Amino acid sequence: MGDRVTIQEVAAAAGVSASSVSNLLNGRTGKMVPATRERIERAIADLGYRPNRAARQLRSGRTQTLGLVVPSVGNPFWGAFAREVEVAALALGCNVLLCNSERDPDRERRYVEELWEDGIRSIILCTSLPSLDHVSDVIGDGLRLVTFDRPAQPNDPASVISISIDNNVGGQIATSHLLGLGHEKIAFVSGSIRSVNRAARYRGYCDAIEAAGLAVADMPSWTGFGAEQFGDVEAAQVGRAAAHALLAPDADRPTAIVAVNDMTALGFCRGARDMGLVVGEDVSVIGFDGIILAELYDPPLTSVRQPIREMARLAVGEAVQAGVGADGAGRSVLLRPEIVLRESTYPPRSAATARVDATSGSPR
Amino acid sequence: MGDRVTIQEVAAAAGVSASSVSNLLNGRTGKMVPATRERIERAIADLGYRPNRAARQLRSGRTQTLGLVVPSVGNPFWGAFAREVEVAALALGCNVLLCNSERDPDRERRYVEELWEDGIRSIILCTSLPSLDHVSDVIGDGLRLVTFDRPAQPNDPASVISISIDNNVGGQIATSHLLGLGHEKIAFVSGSIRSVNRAARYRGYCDAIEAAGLAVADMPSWTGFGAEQFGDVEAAQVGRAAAHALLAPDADRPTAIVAVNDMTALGFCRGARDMGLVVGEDVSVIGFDGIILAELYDPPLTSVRQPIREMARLAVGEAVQAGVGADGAGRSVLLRPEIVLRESTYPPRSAATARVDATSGSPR
DNA sequence: GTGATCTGGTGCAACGATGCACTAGCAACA
DNA sequence: TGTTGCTAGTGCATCGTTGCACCAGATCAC
Repeated sequence: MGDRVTIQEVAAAAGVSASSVSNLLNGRTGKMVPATRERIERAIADLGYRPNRAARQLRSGRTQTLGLVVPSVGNPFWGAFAREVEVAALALGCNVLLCNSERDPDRERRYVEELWEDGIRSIILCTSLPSLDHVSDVIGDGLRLVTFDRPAQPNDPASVISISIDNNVGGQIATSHLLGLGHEKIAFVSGSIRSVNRAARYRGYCDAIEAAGLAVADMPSWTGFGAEQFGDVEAAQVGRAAAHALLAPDADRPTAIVAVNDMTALGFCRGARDMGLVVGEDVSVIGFDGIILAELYDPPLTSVRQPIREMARLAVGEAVQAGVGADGAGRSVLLRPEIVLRESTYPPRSAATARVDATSGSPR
Repeated sequence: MGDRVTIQEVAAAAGVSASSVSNLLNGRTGKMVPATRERIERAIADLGYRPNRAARQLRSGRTQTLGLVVPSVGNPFWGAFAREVEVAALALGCNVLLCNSERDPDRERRYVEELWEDGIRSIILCTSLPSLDHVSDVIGDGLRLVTFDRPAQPNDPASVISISIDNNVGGQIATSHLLGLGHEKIAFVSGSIRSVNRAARYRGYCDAIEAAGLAVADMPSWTGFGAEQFGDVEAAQVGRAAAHALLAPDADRPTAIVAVNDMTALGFCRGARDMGLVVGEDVSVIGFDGIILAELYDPPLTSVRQPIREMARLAVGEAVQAGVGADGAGRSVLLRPEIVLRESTYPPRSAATARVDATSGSPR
């Protein structure tokens, strides 16, 4: 194992030149007679040859490694996503180099540049920044960039491919669900809303509120962290702090809240508990993302689920496969989120309505 | 950015040969006059030179990348650990290549070999297998291996460094806590116990039970998944299934359980809820690991915490720094876990004892 | 003044794969 | 028989760094 087989040895064993082996390896088989091809393939198998990645990259400038920049694998949603990306990439013969940006634009830029300089030409960037200016240099140099969790924006470079759920629709679904249960005081709970996906979720919330003939201005709101940027690890703290403020005895209490993601929702639930309230009875909570923990929570959390596995496959596919479209124009893939009904959402106390069926989870 | 500066250009700018630049870069400054050194350093800075990793690796066979093999970043504990490892590695100028083994020995071996073949010479392997036979070939070739979550075993190769908490003590602490609250029917809940850390936790549990004058054989137990291997993703399912079995109306119900990790504990809590029981009142639950979700849960989960950040730093330090000890003998670093008291553990119902103070979390 | 020793640095051949430019060999055609 | 055209495959320079082996020049001892 220490001494690796080189392309030369394979060539010698097959009775051809190294060039031919290289040609086969790189799919230049146009003018290769089947017999030769078989001899080479046999030699590769017999000797257990594996190309040296460093040499390949040095010579060609290319690499089989895929860069993945997520906000933080410490967050269960991104952890789960990273895992699915790895599975998908492995199936295509790629390694994954994982980086945590902590949602810091500067770290995003540094990582993307560093990956580029290491010869990595495909990156899945999980960002929600409105602009891609901070990485446009590298895109201009030819980086194949797939953004995740962020639909294409008008000013995006043409080559960028975007994969995301339709967050606007997600926000509407969540809010309509609560409206349908009879809630009329629904707050939207989020940390900073400057990212496009959060803004879209919020817009969806507003749209649904207004479509129901209510006014967003009348809804209880909480802006304690409005001006700040928050890492995902702090999402739970944000939710908890929001609960403390919104559910205070002297506050204009909402009967239900839409949380920008599950971690924030879980934090809110914890905060509600701090205030002596019972989630699902005193206040309904709906999350976003559909992480496993939502299912485990007490009460199990209703959530707008993102199809993580499917999205990971799509992202990897776009990042790895050579650009097929000759136009080179960027594409935006918008998947539709779906609501998973559990037990954190019920009709408000005042409404004497029957309990809603949950699609999953067991009855109390 | 596209055209990178090479060592030749730096050499030309500094008026020296490429060899001298290389010498400086690689710390062979023994016989270099300060003035020369400064000229080179200035040229490097002026031109913004960054060594080409592929060329370096091709030539030297070395790389600055650190391999990290975890069971699954989908599990919040490993996600959090991976994140801390990345932070620590970055501080030392290393990249991290992350792999998920799903606790499959074969995948562990394949990943370790592949990383080795890619020129990676330092790997942090998070495994709990009793034997390292499956990777001993690569260790023999000179791999610097740091195992995590698994104390050194008698048959380990001498060069392996092990970092872990003292799981036996952890098991004892958890169990003693419950015994101290007055519980006398305490079950240990785990998936397959074949891994050394799980076995150690279980032994700690047994030790504490017996030290209290009770018999392990008298404790309720559950072996539904005894023969199977379980990935971390399924940990919660295991806990839930255990709850369904152990808390069945006709069962010899425990009044408290020690879960092998937090995800299993959370699953158990969910299962208890399925059975109509209230955790912290009808049954006490203590977890292991100290993930953030434990703090968020309702009720907040008492847990035996692992000092993740410190352990990650240690692991990276050992993996990256050249072996200092001339003896080359493996070392085992055992950290002491600490219990974090929250609200999932109370005296059993029968015992008319006062409630225990929680060290964190807010009162109900 | 000659050889030995030391200092500070350089020359150059690798590492393993790539892919362009080239050609040996052969058939077809005039 | 000479020329052309084509097929199947090869030669070789090259990517950017490394580090051993070597060397020019200065200093020293006798």
